[in-house]
Parts: sequence; C-alpha cells; structure tokens
Amino acid sequence: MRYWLMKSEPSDVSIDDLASFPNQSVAWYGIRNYQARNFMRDQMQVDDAVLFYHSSCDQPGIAGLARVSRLAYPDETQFDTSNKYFDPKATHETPRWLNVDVQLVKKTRLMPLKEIREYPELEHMRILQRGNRLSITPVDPREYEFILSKL
DNA sequence: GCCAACGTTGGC
DNA sequence: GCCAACGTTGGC
Repeated sequence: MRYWLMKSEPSDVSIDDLASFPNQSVAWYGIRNYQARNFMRDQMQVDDAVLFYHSSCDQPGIAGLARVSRLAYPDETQFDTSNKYFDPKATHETPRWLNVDVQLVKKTRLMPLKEIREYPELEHMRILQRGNRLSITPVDPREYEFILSKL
C-alpha cells in the first residue's frame, strides 16, 4: 500500500466533479510525463491512497482523499486525434501512455499550499521542492498520516 | 502575464 | 551522445 499526491486542474476535473461522476471515479488521463507514467505502471496498486490536489488555480492545495480503483491501462486520449492529449506516435498495439482510475473517498476542507509549507513535518514533500513539476508524486506514510490528522 | 525549472526534441 | 532550442508546468 502506497501513498500518492495527484495534481488536477479544477477547471478540468475538480473534487466536486469527481464526486458527481459515475462511481465517483475518473480515468486519470493526460499524463504525458514518463516518470509519472512509470509510477502508475510500476507502483500503483488498487487501494493505494491518493491526496487529490488542485493545481493551477486560485486556491492550490489538497482538496480531498481518493483511492486507486483500477490498475494502469492505456489512456484512450492518446488515440483520439481530436483530443489535446493525442499522441501521433502511440498505437493500440504499442500504447505509450497509461492511466489508472481514481475514486473519491471523501472531500475534505481545502488545505492550501501555503498551509502545507508551514508544517515542518511536511517540508520534504516533493511538491514543495524547488522546480518540482511532477503531477504524480509519492507521499511518505508519515506525511500522509500527518496531513490526515490536520484535515 | 511573468518566469524559473525542467523535460523533450532533433540536428550534429 | 551532446546540447541548444523550445515547450510546459504551476505558483505568484
């Protein structure tokens, strides 16, 4: 069992969007970074815990708890020429990009990025490091438990 | 809108 | 395999 932080732009999929979807679940499409893809492919298991993070928005921060509900499988958007995530080098025979499914566990209060920065217990989190851009990052179990205790 | 950081691309 | 150019991310 591992712990993850996954960034989503709320203008694309917010925590409330997730809550409104069938099964309160979504395919985590659009990951086009190999390191993030490899986390999904090689490490994510069903029931891994996810911190659902809102990025590129007015109030960046942790917005809820989720879980991995399906193992990695090919991301359909890579095959769709009309999709912004279309990848001409991907084929059904040799897909490049994968996604897991993520299911809502519970919406929480928003823990703003600013607050996350204030806790010495969380100072090593990947999202706080200079220049971090990865949209999927592993979270230490102690960090996860600490965050839970503050939500 | 700015800009630092960093990943990817492609010519050599 | 190097590396400059370019594109993207994401907080501010």
